[in-house]
This record gives sequence, structure tokens and C-alpha cells, in this order.
Amino acid sequence: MRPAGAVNPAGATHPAPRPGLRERKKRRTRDALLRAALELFTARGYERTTVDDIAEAVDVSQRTFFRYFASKEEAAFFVARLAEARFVDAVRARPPGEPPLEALRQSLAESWGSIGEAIEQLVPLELHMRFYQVIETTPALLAAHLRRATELEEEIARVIAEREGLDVDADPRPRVVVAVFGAVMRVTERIWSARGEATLGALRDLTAAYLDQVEPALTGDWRGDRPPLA
Amino acid sequence: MRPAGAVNPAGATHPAPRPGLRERKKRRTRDALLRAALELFTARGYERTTVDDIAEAVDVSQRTFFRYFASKEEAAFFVARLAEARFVDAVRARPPGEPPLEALRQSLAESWGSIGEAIEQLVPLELHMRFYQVIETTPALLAAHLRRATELEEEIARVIAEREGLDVDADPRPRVVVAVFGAVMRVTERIWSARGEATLGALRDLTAAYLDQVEPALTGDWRGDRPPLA
DNA sequence: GAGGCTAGTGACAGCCACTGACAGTTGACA
DNA sequence: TGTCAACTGTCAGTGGCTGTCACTAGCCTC
Repeated sequence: MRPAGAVNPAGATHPAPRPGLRERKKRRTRDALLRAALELFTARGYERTTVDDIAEAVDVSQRTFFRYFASKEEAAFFVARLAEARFVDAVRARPPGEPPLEALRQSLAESWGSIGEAIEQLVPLELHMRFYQVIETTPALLAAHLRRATELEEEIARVIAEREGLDVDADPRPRVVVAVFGAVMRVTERIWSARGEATLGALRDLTAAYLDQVEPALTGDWRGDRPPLA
Repeated sequence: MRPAGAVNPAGATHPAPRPGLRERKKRRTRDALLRAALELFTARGYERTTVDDIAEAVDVSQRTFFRYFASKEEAAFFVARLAEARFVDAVRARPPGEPPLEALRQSLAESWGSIGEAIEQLVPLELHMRFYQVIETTPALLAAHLRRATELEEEIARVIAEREGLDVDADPRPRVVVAVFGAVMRVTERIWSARGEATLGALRDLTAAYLDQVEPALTGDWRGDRPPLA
């Protein structure tokens, strides 16, 4: 079986059948590993914490760690996966008439508005936010993050294409909007993490400001003296 | 010393002082390793070829491989680095009046026009092109490729900002254009490599077509029935 | 052109991420 | 309560990568 699978199957209608002891224990172990991993990663760096360190902190064997997480990297991005899934759901739920770029913007605002508490149930939100700085400054993690981001983009491009009744492989526009949107997000992520203020609010504001700059940036004429931002 | 360093220091004015025996031998070893690596990677896959395999193919020790390349990954991207450096140079050399996006487009066309022969001196061009499909289909390599791409983007953003007399950290536009440009390139790279035709020409045409779609993709209205492309 | 210097190399030992195999333990359920 | 299956620990092994050390072979000086 796959302990690291989806937290909850999508179509659960009943109030939650109270998992058995075994299930709860597993969950506790996984959460403990997750939390220990993130704490060690942010405290002493990703490369400098070994999987053995994490396992030891939770008092399980290294082998057990790898039964919960396919890799050290997977543990690092476990929480981020939650947020991404929310975002995709939000895009799917957007009203059909809305222009694509606007739908993406709104989905982002929406999912960021509600993701905090979901994360908090797993690990302290502040820890998760600080961990982004570790991602951004660790080559191996940054690489993994970018790869995951492109996978996410492909998924979203398909959603957008479906909304608009287009074929992703025949019409370039879905992939292009999503790619542009993603590119701006990554630029803001980097700048945001480079500054000290690792809060969701700061990231949200910065992203909004940068998205507003896409059109001005693409026009040939930059002489219009647009006001630079803080 | 660093055998994998720049092929030729920029400011070489003399006709080339004929390197000693030692230097030539080193160069030959490095090129042999490079070629063997790329051949093995494309033949049986990146993950399935060990560094020992590569070293054995050239009849040196594994330790020696790591004296030429800091990592297996570095060997994989050695040739790509050449192409990137050319591109950056091309951007720097663009006439100052040109709009940023246009400068990037032209630089791309220019560098792709001349990079072929430079690569051919190191490894067969066709091998290099086929290797892109390996990159695209190997998670570890794709991740590394994306990270390298963002580093390149940062460098180019600074060049663009300087051209326009702006401060990269105060004005978002340089980073945004470059990010958008890079995003489109990556989308086309992926589509191009997914199709069979691994030629520079095919990539160039596809990129041009996709760049033309940026503006249409960003406008809210997609009803204009733009012609999808082949 | 003999001898010393040192860059380049091979051999070896060791770290860390990760995997397969096997056996012991413990919830779940009849 | 006993059986089964899930979960876990232990152990051995692979591959990427690094440090160390001794040795060989270009290079340079006298």
C-alpha cells in the first residue's frame, strides 16, 4: 500500500468513518516524520540533514521513512502538494465565461485564502513558509520545485483548454497563458523569498503587482515611466 | 585546476599559443568522456548508465571522471552551456534601441544560426539534439535543466535591465519579459522534443510560432478564431 | 640530459540516498 | 483467541560522490 497517498479520496460523502488504530498510528508517524524533516531542513539545511537524522528524530528506522516517502525530496514537497491540489481545484471551479488569465488570478487568491488552516493541521504554517527560503537557496530543491511546477502547468493548461473548448495540442494559447502565469509566479516567489518577510500576504501582494506588469513589460515601449514597486 | 572551465579565455589576442602535450591530452580525455557520456545516455538512458560505465568506455578510473566533471549532471549539460553562453553574448550585442522582446527573439535566431559548428567540434550535432529528448524524459535531468534555465534568465534580465537603464530590483519589467520569453521557450522545447523531429530548424520554427501567440493568449477574448498551428 | 617539481591519475575507503529480501511484531477481524 | 495481513526493523547491496595517498609522467631548471 501507499502511506503517502492522497489524504482523502475526493468523493467522500460520509462524515468520516473514524479510521482504525492502525490508520491513526500510521498518520501520526507520517506527520511526525514530516514535521521533523521540515524542522531539520530549515534549521540546518536540506543537504546537511540526512534521512537517518530524520528517522532518528522520530525514532523509527531509515527503512520506515522510505515506506512513507519515496524520497527525501518527496517529504520536502509533501505540504506543497496540498496547496497545488487546492489551486487546481479552484481553477476547475471558476465560472466558464471568465477570461483565462483572470480565472488563474482568482483561483490563486482563493486557494491562498483558505490553504493556511489546511497546512496548519499538518505542520506549523510559519515553518512551511520559512521552508520556501530553503527551497529557493538549495539547488537540488529548487530544481525539483521547478520540475513540479511545470508538471502542474501542464495539468492546468489542460483544464484551461477544456474550459475554452480547445485542443491543447492544436492551439498554443492554453499552454502559453499558463506558462506566462507560472513564470510570473516563480519570479515573485524568488524575490519574495529573498526578502525576509516570509508571509502569505506579502507573497500575494507581490504576485498581484507583478501580474499587473506583464502587459507593460511585453509592449516594446518602456518609456512610459511606469512606477516601479516597493 | 578546473579542466571543465571556459574553453578559451575571452580576451585571447594571440593566434593560440599551442598548448603543451599535457594540455592536449587532458582535452582529449575530457572530450572522450563527454562523447562517451552522451552516447551512453542517449543509447540506454541517463539513469541506466553509471559513471563507471562512462569511465570504462574511455578506459579511465571513475575518480578521473569526477576530476573533469563535478557531477554526472555537469557532463550532461556541458554542451548546452556553450549554447547558452552564445545566447547571452548575442543579447549583449543587440542594438540598444531595439524593444526587449524583439532583442531576445533576434538573439535566439542569431545564436542558433551559428552554434551548430561550435558544437560539432565537441560532439556530433545530431547526438546533442537527440540528447534533448533524454533530458525532457528524465525527471532528474529535466529538473536540472529548468534550474539552469532560471539562472540563465536572471543573467539575461540583468543585461536587459542594463540596456534599458533600469534597476532589476526596482522595476519588475526586465524579469517579467525574460520570464515570459523563457516560459515560451520551455513550452516549445517540450513539444518539440515530444515530436520526433529533433532538428534545430523544427525547434526554431515552433518557437517563432509560439512567441507570436503570446499576445493573443493574454487577451481575455479567445473567440477570435485564431488559426491553430501544425 | 639529469634531476626535481607538480599536475594528473588510479586505487581504496567511506558517506549518503535508496532498494530488495527476510523475519519479527502488532492491529484487524473472524 | 487465533489467524492473517499490514507494518516495521535489520541487513546487505548499488550508485553518486569525496577525501586521501602513493605513483607516474610531462615540464622546467641547471
